[in-house]
Amino acid sequence: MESKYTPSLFEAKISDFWEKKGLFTAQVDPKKEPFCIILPPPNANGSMHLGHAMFTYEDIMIRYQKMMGKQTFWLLGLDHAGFETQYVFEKHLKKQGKSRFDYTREELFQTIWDFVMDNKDTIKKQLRRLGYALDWKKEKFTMDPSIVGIVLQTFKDLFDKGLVYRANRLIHYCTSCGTSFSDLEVQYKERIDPLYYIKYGPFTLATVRPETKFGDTALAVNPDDIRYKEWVGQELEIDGLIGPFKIRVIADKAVDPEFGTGVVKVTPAHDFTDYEMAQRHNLPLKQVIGFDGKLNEAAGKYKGLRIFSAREQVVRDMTKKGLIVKIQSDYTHRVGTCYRCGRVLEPLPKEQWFIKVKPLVDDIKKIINKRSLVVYPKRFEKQLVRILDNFIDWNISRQVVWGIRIPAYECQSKKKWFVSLEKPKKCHICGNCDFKQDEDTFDTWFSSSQWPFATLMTESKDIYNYFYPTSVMETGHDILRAWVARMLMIGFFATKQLPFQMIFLHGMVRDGKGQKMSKSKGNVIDPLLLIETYGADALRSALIFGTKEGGDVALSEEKVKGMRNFANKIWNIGRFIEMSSQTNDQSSKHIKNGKKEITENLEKEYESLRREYMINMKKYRFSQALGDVYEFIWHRFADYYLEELKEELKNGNISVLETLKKVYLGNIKMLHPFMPFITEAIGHVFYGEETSLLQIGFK
RNA sequence: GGCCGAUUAGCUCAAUUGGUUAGAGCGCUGCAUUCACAUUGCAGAAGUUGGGGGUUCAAGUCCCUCAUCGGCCACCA
Repeated sequence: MESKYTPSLFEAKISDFWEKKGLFTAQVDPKKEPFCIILPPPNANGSMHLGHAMFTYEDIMIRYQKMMGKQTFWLLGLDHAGFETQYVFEKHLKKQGKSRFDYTREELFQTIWDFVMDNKDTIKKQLRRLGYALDWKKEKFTMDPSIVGIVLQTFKDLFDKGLVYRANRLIHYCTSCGTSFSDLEVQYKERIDPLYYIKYGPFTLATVRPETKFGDTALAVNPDDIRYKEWVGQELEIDGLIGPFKIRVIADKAVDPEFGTGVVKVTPAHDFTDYEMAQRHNLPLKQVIGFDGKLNEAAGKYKGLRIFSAREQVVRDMTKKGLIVKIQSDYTHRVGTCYRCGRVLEPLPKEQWFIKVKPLVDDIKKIINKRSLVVYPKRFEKQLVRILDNFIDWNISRQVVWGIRIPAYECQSKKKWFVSLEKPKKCHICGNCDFKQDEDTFDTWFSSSQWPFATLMTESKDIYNYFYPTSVMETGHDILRAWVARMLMIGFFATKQLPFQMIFLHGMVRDGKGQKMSKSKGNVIDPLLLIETYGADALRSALIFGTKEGGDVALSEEKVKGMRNFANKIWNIGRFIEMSSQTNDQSSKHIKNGKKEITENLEKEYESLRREYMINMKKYRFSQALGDVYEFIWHRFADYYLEELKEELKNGNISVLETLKKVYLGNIKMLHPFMPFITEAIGHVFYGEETSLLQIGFK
């Protein structure tokens, strides 16, 4: 053994060793208990980042369970990440002076496909460097034909059961990215905008969006507001910027009498609250803003103006007519923005596919209330229940090319929609054969929500039956809502079982000062650089050491360095024991143990450590388990016991050596789930090149 | 506005159901180098556990209150 442990000399070799031995290969063994984790599929549109290194928790669980004798399966997969990928790709195109409009739908799809295939391989290679015990041969991709088939089938099943419907509703739309979003994807940002007090017939009312006034279909006041009681129900004739128009006054509880003047204009096509009011009062929708972000013909002479210039123009014209009473310039409010490009999202009416979530939620809530789903850390269980209670119908239509195209066909003569895995041959209502497939693709989360069962279903029936439902869903708590909750809903719908028995949520990786990592702050740490410099084991254990499960991790280079030092420490302990073994060859005898008390204490301490370790691992207290071994091996075993027993070793006391070896190797095994490379390298020295600690287990 | 979390050494964080003298990593100070390891060892400095109140034989831990920070949700023109 060298005097230093050099990770780069071992890591690649050991990865190959594991795979050659097929240690990660999923198998069905009825005599063994299965343990299965589905990797949260990374987006196939970029490189590995530190967040992916948090999958170390999954690796720890898999390796630990394997060493406990279970039949494990950790399934690798990648996500096409529909809109996200298209966005990244379009930015890419822009650099080359191109845009998506230079391509046909098919060409664009194919080009992104090639781009994604390259990325897929890159990120896979990068993940492999972390030493993950994934079954590398069974890679899945959300766009695999077999997966797509299942996704389409689920959609059809939902449709047939009346849980999917098409409706013209107000949706969040990014006029720059050209697609709609679900409510979960909206990012609200605080903004300061002018609040205009405008004259509106006999009233004055406050609005930040005077440009939408052409889409007003009512005026509303609070039913209890005595100031306006007499007006309710009346129809007014008002002289507007583009001519006179008639408008009705309604009373609705959504109006806050304290805000502004207590009167609001109702613009159902461009505001969510107004839309709801319109539903209650049967008001018509009048769209004045198009999907291009410009005003349309309903806005008369303002047609063609972008929203913000239209606003300026309208305000200017209204000022001229004396219709602006006052402007409050420091009005602070929150607006929905596009989480990718950051621009303000427009509420726009659009025909889209929606999933009815209430019945799906009700089903799984019963099970969760029976406590048959474990959530760790526990506090997230409450959050999950709240999330389920607040789900609203899920808009799954996206106006992007990169994704799974919705299998819905419209009969061109009857304008009726059919959901079918293939293009229908004939409309059974009119007999016509002219169908047009919906241009839209699914929200990426619709395919991700099926990931645990869809991936396993594409394996053999035996594999599916053996490993499904999966054991643990381990992921970041930031996607509890967008992903985990939806997997529960759709997974239960499709398989009549919850897709996993347990949810383990990890926190976010932050920089050494606890700050969020971001490109603009310049504090982003590249995991590959850390691996190259300090080794994968050091990075992995730095993410776990001294943290609390579910909490954020502050990761500094110094911390990784500290763990690298630890790796070197255990390496040198091994080196010392190995050297002592060679000195104490066959000629050594079991001589009288002059340090009997010390070796006995050592064994006692070790046994108690082992017990604690087993309890901690079972209870998912990984950080504690690692911390205890760290403390013991360095500050008890090396600093104290080894120093005390050194003399005895030199005297050729082979029983002391045996005790030391036993305790040391016991610790190496306990460390293996956390630091797989170095422990395996040490294992090779003591157990031979052909043996893996994963096979030896904790025995 | 609602919910949740946090506040512990210079920095980043632990402390498993309340139980010895509150710990670690990094940093800092001093000493040690023909020793398995300087990616080391030994020794050390460093904390009124955010403030205040309460329960208890016993509180970092439980309760109340105040303050500050963070996250999620709702989202009023």
